[in-house]
Amino acid sequence: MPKTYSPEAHEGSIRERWEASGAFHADPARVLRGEKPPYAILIPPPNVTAALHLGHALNNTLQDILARAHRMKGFETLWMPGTDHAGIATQTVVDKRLQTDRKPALKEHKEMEARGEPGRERFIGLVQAWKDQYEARITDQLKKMGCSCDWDRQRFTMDETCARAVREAFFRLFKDGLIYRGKRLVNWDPVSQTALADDEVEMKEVDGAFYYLRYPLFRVDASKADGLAPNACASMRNLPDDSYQPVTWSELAARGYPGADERPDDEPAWITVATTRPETYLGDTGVAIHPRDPRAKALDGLRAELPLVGRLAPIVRDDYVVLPADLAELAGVEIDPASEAKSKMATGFLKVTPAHDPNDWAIGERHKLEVINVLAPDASVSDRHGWDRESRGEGGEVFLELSRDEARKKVVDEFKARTIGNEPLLERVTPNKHSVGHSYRSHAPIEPYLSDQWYVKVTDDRLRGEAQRALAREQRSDGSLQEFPETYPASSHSAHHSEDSSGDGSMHFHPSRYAKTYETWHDNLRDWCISRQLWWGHRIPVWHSTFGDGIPAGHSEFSLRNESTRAVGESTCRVAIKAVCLAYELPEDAFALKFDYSSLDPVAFLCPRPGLAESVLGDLHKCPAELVEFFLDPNASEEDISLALDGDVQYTGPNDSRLVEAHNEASRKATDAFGSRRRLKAISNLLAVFSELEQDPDVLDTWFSSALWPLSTMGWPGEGVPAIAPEAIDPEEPGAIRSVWVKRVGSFRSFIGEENTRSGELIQRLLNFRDIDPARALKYQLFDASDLSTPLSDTTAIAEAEELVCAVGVRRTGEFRTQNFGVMDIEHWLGEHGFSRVTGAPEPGLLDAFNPTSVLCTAREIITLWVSRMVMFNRYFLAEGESSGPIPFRDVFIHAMIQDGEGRKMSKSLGNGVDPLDIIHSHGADAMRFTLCQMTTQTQDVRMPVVKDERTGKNTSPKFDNGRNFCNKLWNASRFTMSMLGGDAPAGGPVEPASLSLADRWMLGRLASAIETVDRCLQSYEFSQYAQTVYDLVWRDFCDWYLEAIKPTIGADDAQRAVLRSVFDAILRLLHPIAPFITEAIFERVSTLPSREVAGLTLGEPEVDGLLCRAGWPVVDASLLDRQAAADFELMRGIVSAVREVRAQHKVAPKRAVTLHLPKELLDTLERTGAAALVCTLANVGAVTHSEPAGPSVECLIEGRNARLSDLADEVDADAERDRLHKQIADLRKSIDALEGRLANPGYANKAPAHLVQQTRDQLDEARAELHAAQSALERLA
RNA sequence: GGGCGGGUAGCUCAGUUGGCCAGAGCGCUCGUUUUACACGCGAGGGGUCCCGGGUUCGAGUCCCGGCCCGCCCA
Repeated sequence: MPKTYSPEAHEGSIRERWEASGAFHADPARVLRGEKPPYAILIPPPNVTAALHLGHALNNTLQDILARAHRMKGFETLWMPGTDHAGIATQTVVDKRLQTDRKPALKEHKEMEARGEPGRERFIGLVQAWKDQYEARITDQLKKMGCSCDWDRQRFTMDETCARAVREAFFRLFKDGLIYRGKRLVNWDPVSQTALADDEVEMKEVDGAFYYLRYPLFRVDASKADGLAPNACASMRNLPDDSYQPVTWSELAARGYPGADERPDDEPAWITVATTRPETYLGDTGVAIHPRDPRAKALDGLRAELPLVGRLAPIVRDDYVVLPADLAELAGVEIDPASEAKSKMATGFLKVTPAHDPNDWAIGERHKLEVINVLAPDASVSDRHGWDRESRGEGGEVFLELSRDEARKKVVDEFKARTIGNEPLLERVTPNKHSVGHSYRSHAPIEPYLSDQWYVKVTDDRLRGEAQRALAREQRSDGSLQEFPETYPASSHSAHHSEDSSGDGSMHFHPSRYAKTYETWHDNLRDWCISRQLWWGHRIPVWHSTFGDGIPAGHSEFSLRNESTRAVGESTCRVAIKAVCLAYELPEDAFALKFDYSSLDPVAFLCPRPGLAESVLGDLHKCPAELVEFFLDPNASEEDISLALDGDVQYTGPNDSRLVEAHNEASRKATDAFGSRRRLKAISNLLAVFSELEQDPDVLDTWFSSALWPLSTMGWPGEGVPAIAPEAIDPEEPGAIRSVWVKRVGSFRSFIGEENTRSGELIQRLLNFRDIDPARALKYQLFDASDLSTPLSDTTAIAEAEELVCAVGVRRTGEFRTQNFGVMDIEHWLGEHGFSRVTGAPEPGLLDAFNPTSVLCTAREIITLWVSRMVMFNRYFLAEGESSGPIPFRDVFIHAMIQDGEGRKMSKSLGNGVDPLDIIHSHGADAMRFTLCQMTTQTQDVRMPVVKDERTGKNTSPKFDNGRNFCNKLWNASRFTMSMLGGDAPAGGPVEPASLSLADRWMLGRLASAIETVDRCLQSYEFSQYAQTVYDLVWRDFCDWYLEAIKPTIGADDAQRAVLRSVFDAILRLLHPIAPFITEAIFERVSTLPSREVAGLTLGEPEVDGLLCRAGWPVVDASLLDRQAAADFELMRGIVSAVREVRAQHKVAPKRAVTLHLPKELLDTLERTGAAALVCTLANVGAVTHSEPAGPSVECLIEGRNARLSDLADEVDADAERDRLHKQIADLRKSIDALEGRLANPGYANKAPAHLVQQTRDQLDEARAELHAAQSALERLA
């Protein structure tokens, strides 16, 4: 064995042994049969946006420590790995990369899509390629770190299994009324052009200003302004000229407006609004005033003119308006402290822009104000998104196409340039700092933007309530306990899940302070906007159509603008859906329906039940539009429908020979295409109603699929999938087939043709796999085409086939490995290209065995984004009847965030990031893991000084030297141990500790104590304490003292060799979770050494291939904690330290053996316990005696007694000795003073515990004795 | 504005219900190539535990009030 441990020499081969052995593969059956308790961790799936950073390394190291420790402790351990598609982040990264490379980017693909080319599909393909690359890289990184994930079960949030969970979840929430569509103000990112959830918005302080704008006042004569509703916002050019008049100050004064009489009588009056966003005035539809504002009454019925755009906005009264400080006092209105600052800036008049401000939106709702959106999706001023010619007037034209900033400037300029009376419309501008929401992704200011979005009603008690109740009672606040009392406490909830930790009050945060973050977040929760205007993600599984377009020509009398016909339209939809369900033998609720009447054309939304109805929609999509000319009578009963479906297809439409002809033609074509007249009828009925059935173009928020992670990775939902068991397909190799996928294609040639290049590539790659030299032991292959049981043998025949069902089986057969093309890739490709997975749900037992999981390890920023949503979804979807569902994890461990030495976040832009792979290369994976674990204390941040390695130019940190040094120490300890333990197998039964030497008994005691501490630390997630404990055990106890102590005796003492062997073995086991590679490598050698048991120390045999990672966790009997041995050893150590100190101060040559003179009784004790020999070994003492020194000697204080050292040198250095004694005397006097002072305090003697007082007295006695000895030594020296 | 975390040796951090004369690693000083290890061994120096009050026989630790730094939320 080389003198220095070199990680790269071992890590690769150890990893291969692990992978080949399947040691990390969990078997749910063992849990369900009750053979082993479960332990499960779900990886927080890293984004495929980029490679892993040091924070990931920390996160996954901690998970791996827990997983490995529990695996060794006999738990059936599942660590589920996977990655997250990270919608907006990945799409943005890929888009930017394409732009940098000057390739067609998102914008160009959007243009393609607009031209009718497959831009969306191609762009997704590019993102897909990125994902493939980074998923492989991330997986590789995790493996290099040593992560003991169950790699066979690796998931991706967009793979078919997860996608099915997403569709199922969406369907259920949709059906249960917990998903709705709303026209709302969303957080709009004008750069990414998508809506964002509340928590994706970052608030930033910006330098802005309050702009004071003057709006002229007008009086409108309602009798002349035909039909103008009181709160409508009239455009002046649509009103008769004589219907409105400017209001003068004198008129206002007459109405009792305070201060109006100080203004010039005949001049037009105005009011002033204050705003930070003047450009939004274009969309104002009202002006609000506080009901108790003294000016309010005088303004009754008046209107404010919006200059340039020429609209007359109603003045409404609303409590929300903050009164200026002076008026508030006058009106006796209390201003709450939160509004105080505002009150100083306020004028009392609030411009109301419902389309561009959330508060204004609320005011608009209360007063039924119009909503006028003035911006395009890119946040430029536009008259094509609500702000039409009428709303903008002639004057508004000048603002068109300006950005928000430009528009602001322009508005200010225009107001400045215009006057009312002699005053400019712009009253003043006051600089003001205020916080503005910015996109966490593009960093552009968020625009509150009116649009149609999908929401999850998380404020519903079935979601938020369950999340609140999940929290452990002792971690909840009184308020929350009152508002959301536990309904099914954990203890009484054990029907379905064997653990009692599945009900209310069973989820614990570690450290517990984070429970508060979790709880308060729910207090302020708003409904969750889940639609994103992106392409990369789970497309929303909703198809929609306006009714109007769906009603065929003959029935145009159904005017959908008429309320009464809506019911007809709706019932037509329902009947048609029923017909489809009957035709396809689907359950009645295979589709969930919703209607939206908020727009001019009512819209029907159709959400198919996944797995069943989805395929029907696929069929419907393939049905050529010209086939559809028919519809079912909306009044038809269910009986009529079945009758019609059972009989021949009969034409029931208007009596028109052209239509009859078309029907017959369509009927024939459809029968050819689908082979069923029944089906055609249903299809045509459905399509007649939803003539332009379109899938929602948006995708779901990434967190929607993340929220399902505990369910989707475990195969939920398990039922309802057409099952073709892998066994049924290939009985020769049961279990080898991972999945089977089918797709109906026109012909193979067209399938692999140019139009489907990517699919074609896929098939080609699969074929290539099949044809690779069998000696390389293929891992995956295409195995079938038209017949599921026959291997694909003749590609030509397949290629020439006109039409076929293409079936692909993905199987595992052996050792073939590739970084870039894993089984996940194949499966993902298949899913993306229209293949359906036809295997059963993966391992139905998984969910039962491992959900609730044991712990979720993550960073605190994730508590709100992810943890809460997982809890809500797990509990909602696994609910049974009245009983709420289980929590997804019992513990949530929130670990620290790594910062650089200056306390800054590690980031690419700062260039202070550290790449885990660099550390693994330079220091080894174990060193990195050890250091990270060591740093993980209970605080929220840890700092890691970053330095640039001059040689490699890469960032690193001196912190990692700790870990490297530690590994090297262990390595050398093993070299020594190995060199001592060769030879024959020792004879005899278990070694009895009582019969052992002092050093052995002490070492076993230290081991026992360390095991106890480590167990406790792992239980309570005290990772740094775990690292510290094993560090001290290995370095301080085992290397510094034990190994040094046994050197003279180990060669001849069989029992001692047994102890060394067992202790070292136990140390490797204790250390394995934190440093898996080096311990596995050493274990491989150590386990071949002859061994003999030590009574009281249990070391279970490895379960798999002799691997340490599946060996038993060390268990010790309490009897090994030998207090007497500890005390005896401690005495010995004290003597050794004292001698070493004297030696160092007298500069005794290291090789020179000194003589130690001790009082007789002390010497007797040392000889009785065996400590005397140890003192000689460890302090290089040649002899210990009770005789007086013959030659020159020096004082050496031990336990307050005189001891002397002689033979230090040929001559004692009197000066050195005098210095030493002076210093010693000074130290002793200081401590005597302190101890005497403490005892002199009457309160101390009376009130402190007796044993402490006694301890203090003993210390004082000892110190006095030592002082006396030192003084006499000094005298003798003189 | 609210919540949370932190302020202990030159640096990075421990310090678990208040009870060793406050610890570790790195760095520093001195000694040391002794047969597992110089990525080592031995010895040493280094602290107003942010500041000010309070409770207590006793406070780095508990309470109150400040001052800095950081994070999250509004």
